[in-house]
Amino acid sequence: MLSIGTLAKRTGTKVQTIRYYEQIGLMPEPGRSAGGQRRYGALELDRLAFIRHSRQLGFSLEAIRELQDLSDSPERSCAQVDAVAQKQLHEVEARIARLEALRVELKRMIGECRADRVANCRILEVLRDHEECLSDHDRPGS
Amino acid sequence: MLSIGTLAKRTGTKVQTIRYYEQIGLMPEPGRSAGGQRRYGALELDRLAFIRHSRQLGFSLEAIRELQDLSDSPERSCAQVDAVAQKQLHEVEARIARLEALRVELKRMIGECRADRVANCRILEVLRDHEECLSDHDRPGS
DNA sequence: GCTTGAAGCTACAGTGGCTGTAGGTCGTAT
DNA sequence: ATACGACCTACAGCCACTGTAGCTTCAAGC
Repeated sequence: MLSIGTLAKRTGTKVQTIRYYEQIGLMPEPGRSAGGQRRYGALELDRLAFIRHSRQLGFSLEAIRELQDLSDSPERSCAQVDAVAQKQLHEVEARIARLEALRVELKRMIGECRADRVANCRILEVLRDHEECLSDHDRPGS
Repeated sequence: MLSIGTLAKRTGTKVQTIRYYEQIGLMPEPGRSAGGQRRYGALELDRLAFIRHSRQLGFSLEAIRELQDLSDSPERSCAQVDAVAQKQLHEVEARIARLEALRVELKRMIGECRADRVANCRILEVLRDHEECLSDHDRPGS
């Protein structure tokens, strides 16, 4: 029987994060000690490892919930699992493409600035005027 | 004199977002009409355009605040502007590298699965067991 | 058995960058 | 004069945690 702290160490998760997963129903409610502290077994360890690993691969908690559900019905076709993973792959690829465009634009902007005063800094000029941009980057983030 | 809605349309920003920027002190408090509605001029339009464009390039609101402050003292050296932009570039490059690793791992995982039942789906197996991974991806997100 | 200090508990607030909603007021065209 | 869209404030919600305050429990050492 593992305490929450031991489980945390074994999986590289913070204690609060485990409690959070329980709160949102991603981890099951574990047994408790006489004094009311959580006690975990191997099943929970595996489950948490699955969650953490999926998170490391960028899956959302919603996607992980879906993967867990699928994992619980072993006779089903794994086409749906494939679909979830494919979707994740596409999202990752889209983010890479967007960041790549940003990288190019940032590099160009930085490379162009030969000024020494803020007054005629190319970087600030580019930021002020979108027209100076080649790409039409749309949304921030990712 | 522009209404907030017009300003929003001109800059491709949502009305709430403009009010949010004002709330956190990124946009100045504008003048008001007799009835208390916000009225904007060209200065504010430029300022908002600067913010939006910087956001499109992935700068955080904190970084944008810094760039604005720097922009307000035109006699200073632009080395600091350069540093902010460089930092952003490095962050973008780091995110790309990480996502690239994820992409490879996801692709491998998906490519390996030849099963038709969930029971022996390679994707789920990989998610269950980190040892199956080549890379040691660490943190999620980005 | 007793003490002590680490680790656990609940409940709640905060992060970033918005977005959405409720319930009311203002501006302007007809 | 009226209708209706746009505006107002205030607040809750999103994701995936993370941190804090103020307690209680556990386990090791004496």
